Amino acid sequence: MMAETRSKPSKGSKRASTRTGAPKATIKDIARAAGVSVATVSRVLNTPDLVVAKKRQAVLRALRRHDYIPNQTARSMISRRSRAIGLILPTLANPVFVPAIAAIEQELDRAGYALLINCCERDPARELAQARTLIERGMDGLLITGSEHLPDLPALLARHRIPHVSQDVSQDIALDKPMGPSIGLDNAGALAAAVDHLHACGHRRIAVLSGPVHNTPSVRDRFLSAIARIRHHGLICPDAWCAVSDDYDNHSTRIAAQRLLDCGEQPTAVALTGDLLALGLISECRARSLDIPRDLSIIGCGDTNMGQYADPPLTTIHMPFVEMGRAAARDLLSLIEDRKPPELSILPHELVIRQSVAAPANAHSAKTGRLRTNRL
Amino acid sequence: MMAETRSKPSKGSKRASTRTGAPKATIKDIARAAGVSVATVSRVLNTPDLVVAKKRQAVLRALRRHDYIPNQTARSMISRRSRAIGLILPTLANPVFVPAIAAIEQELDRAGYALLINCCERDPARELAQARTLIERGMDGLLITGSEHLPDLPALLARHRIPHVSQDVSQDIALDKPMGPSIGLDNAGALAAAVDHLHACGHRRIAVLSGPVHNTPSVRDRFLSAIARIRHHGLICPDAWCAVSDDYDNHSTRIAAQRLLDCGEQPTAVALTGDLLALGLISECRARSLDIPRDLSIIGCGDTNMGQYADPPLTTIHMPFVEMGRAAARDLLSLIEDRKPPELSILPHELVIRQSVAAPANAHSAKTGRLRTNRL
DNA sequence: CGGTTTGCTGAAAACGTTTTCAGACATTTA
DNA sequence: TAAATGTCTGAAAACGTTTTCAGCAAACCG
Repeated sequence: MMAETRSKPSKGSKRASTRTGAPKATIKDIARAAGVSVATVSRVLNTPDLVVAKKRQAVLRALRRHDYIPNQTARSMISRRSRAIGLILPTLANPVFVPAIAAIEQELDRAGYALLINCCERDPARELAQARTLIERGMDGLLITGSEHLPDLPALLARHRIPHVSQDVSQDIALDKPMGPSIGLDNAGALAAAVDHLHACGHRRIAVLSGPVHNTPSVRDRFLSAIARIRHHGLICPDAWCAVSDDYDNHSTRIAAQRLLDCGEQPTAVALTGDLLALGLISECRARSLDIPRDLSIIGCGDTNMGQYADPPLTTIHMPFVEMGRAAARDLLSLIEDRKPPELSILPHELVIRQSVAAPANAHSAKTGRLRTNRL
Repeated sequence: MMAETRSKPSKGSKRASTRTGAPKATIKDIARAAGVSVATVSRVLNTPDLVVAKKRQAVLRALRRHDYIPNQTARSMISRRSRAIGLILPTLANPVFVPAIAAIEQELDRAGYALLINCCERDPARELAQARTLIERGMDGLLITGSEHLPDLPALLARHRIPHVSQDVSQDIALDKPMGPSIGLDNAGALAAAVDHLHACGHRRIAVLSGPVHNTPSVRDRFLSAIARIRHHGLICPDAWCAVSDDYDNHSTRIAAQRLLDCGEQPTAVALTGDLLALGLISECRARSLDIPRDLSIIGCGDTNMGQYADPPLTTIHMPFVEMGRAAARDLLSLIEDRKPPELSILPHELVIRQSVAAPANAHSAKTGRLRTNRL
């Protein structure tokens, strides 16, 4: 009674015009309209069985009539869970992450979670600030992408005990300074596999063409691993055969390819750190009337489905970005629900054989390329 | 005094273990630690000038010590703004939208807004559900992408008076059933411009190669507009010259290209509805020893920066996806702040001349292709 | 028929903030 | 010196829910 007189008079005048002028029906309005208490309306919404049929009908009618939309913010307030997770990306300029995002979105949507996206533009300080903002916003968990973080980031995450999973993290970094569960792609292994494939096809003069290694640990891993693997096979790998392009477009790639092809001895095969580079390299070969794969074999490393657009279609190492996103999302949800996901999963890459690799034309190359027989 | 005895005893026992066991310092904890009221802490956070220096220092110290992160949910609760907006996409499988997302994210981040992303997988019913969820979550505004919506969607948006902007909407649809401010790309105009460019270069035998028109209004617009424009110039355009590929990969595109090139009379130029198609078409031409642009000119329509990877680099119509995202985000923010953005903006496309278009080899074709001189 | 159980309901507290209001001083003005 | 003004502060209300608790009937049990 007392309480009622206190709350009643405030009703009429309070709903003045907010900025949008939207009155937005609340649970109280529904309760009043249906002649029940707010508790009952809440019960109809969440545990309908606890409400006697007659009142339930009345409430449902009122809900429909006002077409009531519950306020998730208020719910989060009391449940202390937002059912939302935050994703921090290095950049969207590199479309590599898109399939992973799609998988994450799908996985979260299925579980009723929302996805907030932030790009830090490869700025670790910005990344940290965004993580902080996402924590402010009450995310139930965070998905961190890439390998370059400020040391404050793991500290922040730990202090606030926010569930988080890293994805696309370099293997050695993950082991070095672990930051919670991580999903990694075996970038090094992928290029080792690429080199192995070329080697198995008989190539002994193998070059490497890389995208810009600056600021992209995964590309750097691929590049260095390719070189290491070539040497591991006891093959020569002069500097001139380790080309780095400034960018992925046709022009930049061709310049790098020229450096590679213009040096005295020509390789019989090239391992690429990214599929996109194939297009430029193929252009350059065509300009020199070099047939692929007859005169030069090319193997990519699959960020994308780009390889299938090339001519000839590109033999490549498929990297499981979609699976990575899915795994990251699932592991994070597990973490949120107190199940412990694996600390570090490295997802398997896969050799996709198309038509850009063949045996070298002359067995001769196998000899000249050999440096020593028993190395490593 | 009374109030104090009421609130004190509840303190100790209440912070039992939540799921995460995270105690999370609240403004009350800070107030207690600094020996002031919560109001004062709040003032230090929001209007520091109102607090006398000594207490302010104490509060700041406490804030740092607990490394307090304010609860944005509680703030939203009382301010009734989330400082977040929701983006609904048709799909992420088509990377066309990615540059727009990047621009949106950037624009929102700058304004201190968060971005929630939902993909409806081209399912209008799902889109509607996602819009509802985003409203539940208290988004300050919604960004809707694409042209295919359930009629319930505009109704929902209107009923709840939620600021929203549509992007990538077909022009005629936008005018037909407007759904608030819209940012459109002039897909029809783009292909008209493409055809005009070919025509201006002397081509009179112009064919069209399109990506799948099913489920993609923008592609359909481009396709139909190209045909209409060809006829507008008084040129013939037999069905065999209007090819539709099932997909964008090399194989599918080549099959469609074959249909086009195998019919009796060969075109001297092809307008594409998407840059990606160029790669397959170029492959097919190469297989037939058709030189581009000598034997066949090709013009794309630019979803992406794909054209620069082609050989020869593709002359294309650039579509301003980045600008679209930026404009959509800005207009939405304007709307949220009660400024009225334009109802419908169509962003200008732009001809990008690279190397895939030249004058037709023989003036002969100009004659045979002409149907009537004065049409339209 | 008295007591227990059961089923359903509403009042009120709680979530973590911001904001309003009035009170406590300190300072200025008349 | 009294009054008026100004500066700073804390209590409490409010935001829209969920959940706890106690109360009230009705049904059941002996």
